[in-house]
Amino acid sequence: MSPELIDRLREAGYKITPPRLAVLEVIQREGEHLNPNEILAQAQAIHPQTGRATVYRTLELLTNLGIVRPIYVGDSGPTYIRAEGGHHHLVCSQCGRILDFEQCVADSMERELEARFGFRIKSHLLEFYGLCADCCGEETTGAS
Amino acid sequence: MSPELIDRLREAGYKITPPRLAVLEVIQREGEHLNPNEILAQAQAIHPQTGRATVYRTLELLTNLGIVRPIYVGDSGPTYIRAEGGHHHLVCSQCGRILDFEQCVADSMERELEARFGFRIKSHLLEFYGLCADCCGEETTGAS
DNA sequence: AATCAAATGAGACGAAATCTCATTTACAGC
DNA sequence: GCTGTAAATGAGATTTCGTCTCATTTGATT
Repeated sequence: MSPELIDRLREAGYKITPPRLAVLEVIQREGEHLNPNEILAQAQAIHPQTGRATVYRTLELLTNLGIVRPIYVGDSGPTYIRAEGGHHHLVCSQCGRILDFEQCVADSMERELEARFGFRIKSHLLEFYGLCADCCGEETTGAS
Repeated sequence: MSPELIDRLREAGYKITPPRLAVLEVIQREGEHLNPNEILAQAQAIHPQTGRATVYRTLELLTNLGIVRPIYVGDSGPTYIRAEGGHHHLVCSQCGRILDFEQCVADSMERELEARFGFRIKSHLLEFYGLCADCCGEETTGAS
């Protein structure tokens, strides 16, 4: 468990508790796209008496600190990803398929927006919506 | 109420019913960023006996037809926007403020991704996350 | 007008997130 | 190492949101 993140909590005035360590451990180990229930389950594997409310509270806390960020893709509720860096998805609005890709043109925009709006930008999300190759054919199939 | 959208429904084989007209009216009039509850309330102002289930069903239907699209920004559940075109947000992860901006570099990427993945892209969402000018100062203010 | 499948709405239902509050605990100060 | 205290926790109640069911209604075609 990286002491770096623990320090960020401590320096922000938060106490270092077993449930918080468990959630941090899960986030750091599993990384991406876990939903609150999965995080709860895995945190309980580390610290069994961890409660649901605490997981939600911790995720909110980590979000405010800019360590994680909720993301909604498709219709599958929120999942949590590390707050830094970019995430790029190609989403089929018919079958729900999601492709990730790396290439991104957003970086050049970041500096521009930072200058224009005074933001300090930490991450971005770029999603394209449309029909995937498979769904292109049956486009306007109509009512069932 | 634009007959154009009504025709799209009819041509897809759907019946033209009062609740559907009410939802379409609300979407078209209010435009952006309404959540299902708000849509329900406003649809009931037009057609009082409109039920919640029907609103959800209609939104799903309109989503499949590519007329609207759900969007999740911040932690405030889904809202619906018109499906066409791009949406660009600058989100402060501390205070939740959302700025919209128009300028976008995504268009050039669209063709590239269409070629690479065989998608037919209809819209995109570009969100930058960070701290707004006001929140930059108090960045790591810490626990309450 | 008659027909029939699609569409509807009321309420049951389920899941997910929030709230409450008594108890526990991390940590600063001694 | 102990103690005091406010922060943090967890269990469960509660709310909120969305889905499902099914009997009834209704739009569109003939």
